Amino acid sequence: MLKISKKADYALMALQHIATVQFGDVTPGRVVNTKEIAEEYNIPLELLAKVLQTLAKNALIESHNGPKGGYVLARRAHQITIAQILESIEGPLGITDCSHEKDGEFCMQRDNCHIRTPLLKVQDSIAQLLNNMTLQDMMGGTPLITIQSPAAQGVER
Amino acid sequence: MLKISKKADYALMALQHIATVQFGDVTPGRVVNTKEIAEEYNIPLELLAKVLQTLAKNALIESHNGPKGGYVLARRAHQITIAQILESIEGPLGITDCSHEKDGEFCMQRDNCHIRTPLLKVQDSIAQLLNNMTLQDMMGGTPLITIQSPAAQGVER
DNA sequence: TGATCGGAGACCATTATAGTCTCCGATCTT
DNA sequence: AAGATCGGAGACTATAATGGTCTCCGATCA
Repeated sequence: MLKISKKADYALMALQHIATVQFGDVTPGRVVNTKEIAEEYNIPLELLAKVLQTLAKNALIESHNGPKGGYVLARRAHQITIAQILESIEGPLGITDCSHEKDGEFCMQRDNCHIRTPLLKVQDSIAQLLNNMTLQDMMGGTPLITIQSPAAQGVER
Repeated sequence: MLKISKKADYALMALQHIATVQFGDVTPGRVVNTKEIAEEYNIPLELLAKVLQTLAKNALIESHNGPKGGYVLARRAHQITIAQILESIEGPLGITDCSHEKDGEFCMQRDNCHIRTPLLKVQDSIAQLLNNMTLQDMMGGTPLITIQSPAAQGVER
């Protein structure tokens, strides 16, 4: 349960790779192309291409066309959160269908639903978790993760 | 992203309902049948039936056959965690495909994967979150039954 | 000018989800 | 004992999401 998609997985791998190349000691500032990443991690080339295109559209990376082209991080690694990456690929975080109901939409259980509020607390905690972890944390060091459970905060009714 | 299924949603609603009926002030100890829950929350009857059967198989609730039959919590509400409920319906928590790889299974990216460890950290944090929240924390605030117990008003711990 | 890059969209197979239908066995009431 | 009411179980289906492929285009650089 609560699995992230392969595409999101690939996005994380690719960004980790780009970040490491770009801010590592070996070839700092180097542009990374899709093929390099696909081969390095055994990711289907064309699928990865779409993932990277999406990330570029969401301004997490910058693309450079032509030979010697490829991708570069749009920001520094510590300014790119895991939440941003995942949301770029999979859309906004939403534990339940009713998490981001717009006006007009409507849930059959809404009037009488007693689990919405506690579930939104859970969702907020996960969001906090993913927002507090950045690409930088995935480059080498152990990520610092601190969360507070909704139960500990008290569930309002 | 990270959405739980409708079935898991229904499971939470149903258990919240059963818990509230069973430990509330109005009809404590009452057995609740599938139809009652389905009608109360507009859940397709037969789908809910399957969900409750699964919960019974996982020993979260006890079933009683025959007329006046139905379901009762197998344990007290504070001993049933959200994690247990969700895992009963959706299987074990697993952010990535490689979260519970058995020997013999194998991931194309494994040898060279730098995101596995940090992602497992995220997963552990979510697990901790879901394990620390119980059905008890989701009780209270129903239009049918008002809980007056101190435990329902503020969450201890 | 042509090889190399990303951009974009159609396309497809497989799987998961959500929901339905039918029949069975247990049990309670009468 | 009979019949109504409950859960148990499995087959079945429609729809959507996922994972992946294919093709063509435009930009760019040597």
